[in-house]
Amino acid sequence: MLRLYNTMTRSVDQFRPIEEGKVGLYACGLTVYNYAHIGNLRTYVFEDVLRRVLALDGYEVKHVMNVTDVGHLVSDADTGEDKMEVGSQREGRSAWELADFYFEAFRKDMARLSLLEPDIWCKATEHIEEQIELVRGLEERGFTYTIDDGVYFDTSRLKDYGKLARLDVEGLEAGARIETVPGKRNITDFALWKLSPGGQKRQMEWESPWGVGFPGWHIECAAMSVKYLGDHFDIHCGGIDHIPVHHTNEIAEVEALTGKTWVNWWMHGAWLVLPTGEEDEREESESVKMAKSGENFITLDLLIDRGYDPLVYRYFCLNAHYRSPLTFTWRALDGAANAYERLKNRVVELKGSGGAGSVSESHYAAFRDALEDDLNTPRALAAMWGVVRDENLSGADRYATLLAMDEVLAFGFEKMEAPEVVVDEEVERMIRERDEARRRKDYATADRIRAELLERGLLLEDTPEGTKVKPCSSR
RNA sequence: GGCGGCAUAGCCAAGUGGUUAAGGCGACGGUCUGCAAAACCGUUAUGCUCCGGUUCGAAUCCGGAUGCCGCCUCCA
Repeated sequence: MLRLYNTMTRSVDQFRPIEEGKVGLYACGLTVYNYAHIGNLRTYVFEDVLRRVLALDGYEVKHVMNVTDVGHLVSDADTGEDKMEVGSQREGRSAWELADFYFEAFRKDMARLSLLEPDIWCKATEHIEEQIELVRGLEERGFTYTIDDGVYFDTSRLKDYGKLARLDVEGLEAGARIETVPGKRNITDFALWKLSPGGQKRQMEWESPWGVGFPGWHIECAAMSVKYLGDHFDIHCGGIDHIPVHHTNEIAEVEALTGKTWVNWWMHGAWLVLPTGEEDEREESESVKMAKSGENFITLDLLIDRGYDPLVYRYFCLNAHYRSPLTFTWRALDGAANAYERLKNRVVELKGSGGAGSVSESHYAAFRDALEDDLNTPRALAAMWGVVRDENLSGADRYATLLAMDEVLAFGFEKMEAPEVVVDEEVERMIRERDEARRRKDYATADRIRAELLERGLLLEDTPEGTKVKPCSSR
């Protein structure tokens, strides 16, 4: 029985799909004006686990993810510049090129983290018509008003505005420090269609019934999710930051239009946080979130440059529950790297034990129970280690069980091989020499050769089957 | 100012009323080895920020204190 936390109800509830056996899943994608940082990626790892667990439970999942390639303003007070235009100026290429470049970079990161691609990618710029239609619908129903800089949604017309975030609208007003757009009727009102500033030609702008301009941020997710998943679907997820503004406004748009509940399940991933101050010298529990605008912008490429397998980062994420903030430190990542390395060694060893194995029911049940309990991946990993350690099971059975678990873990157990090392003639000769030295108990020579090879990045292991060569980790 | 969240071993992190507080990393001891490496075994929180309370029983519920974080600008 699958139980998932629902932000709307603030409780873990038994998951029930709208249509038997099927799940419509919408995940908020990236604004493609820069690389994804590992904090962004944590959320996509969570969504990947969600999707895989749904599949494990037999659901046919239709996974839709948007690509925000326009309309995302630097400030959400509906002032400021479009991030795409800013990025374009920064990098001296067109907004369209920028979007393509970072979208492809994102897909590459996803692949390296074993994230399944959505069934449907949808770009905001390719759905302008749908967005205009949605705004027209809202206009017809009297939920909009037009001011100098665009068409706005009148949030006061919606009785339950802010229900997802449980917003205290009055409280917002009291403490607001938002730069207000002149003419906005309520502090929570937001732009549906922004008009291009007078006389200024934007790279990305379109005709509309209200004039040349571009769509507001929230309208794209509303329009595209409705297009591909219908006006009532199962799960919508994203980062926790989307609760108060983005998802709140999407709900307002769609539910104002249809007059009924739009999404049954809202799920949100917690932050990856960074300790403040110098690592190892910081005060306890001080931390700060990773932000695209900050200096603490760590990409997957940086991890790879530092010698980490990208799947180490996947392991690192899985070791914490998706609703808990996760502290990123290089030290903690090293812990994950060591664990992952050891896991790989064991898997390769077990794979080589031969024979056809069968899945251990008890271990697998523990694993699955953990995942079905609101995607408790830390417990699932514990169950995985339980298999690795269980000497009562044959190697083949353990391997078979791990393979079954890999449907969700996606570490690629099946493809794991003992690391191949190119051994040239010289190295081969040195190894032979060392073996001879060992035979005549000339350990000084043997150790000298071993040290020399280590200098070249080759690690020797003496096993009952002879000397093996492995590449030694760069770290 | 308003709203919300968190505080578990050297580190990361599960557990949210009831036998001995998961798992991983690290460390230490051991088996194996000429020595290592890999692998395996063992040890590593009589206690869950602190102080009260409820209860037969609390890390888990309630109140308070302290510290930290997030949102209310952009953000996964």
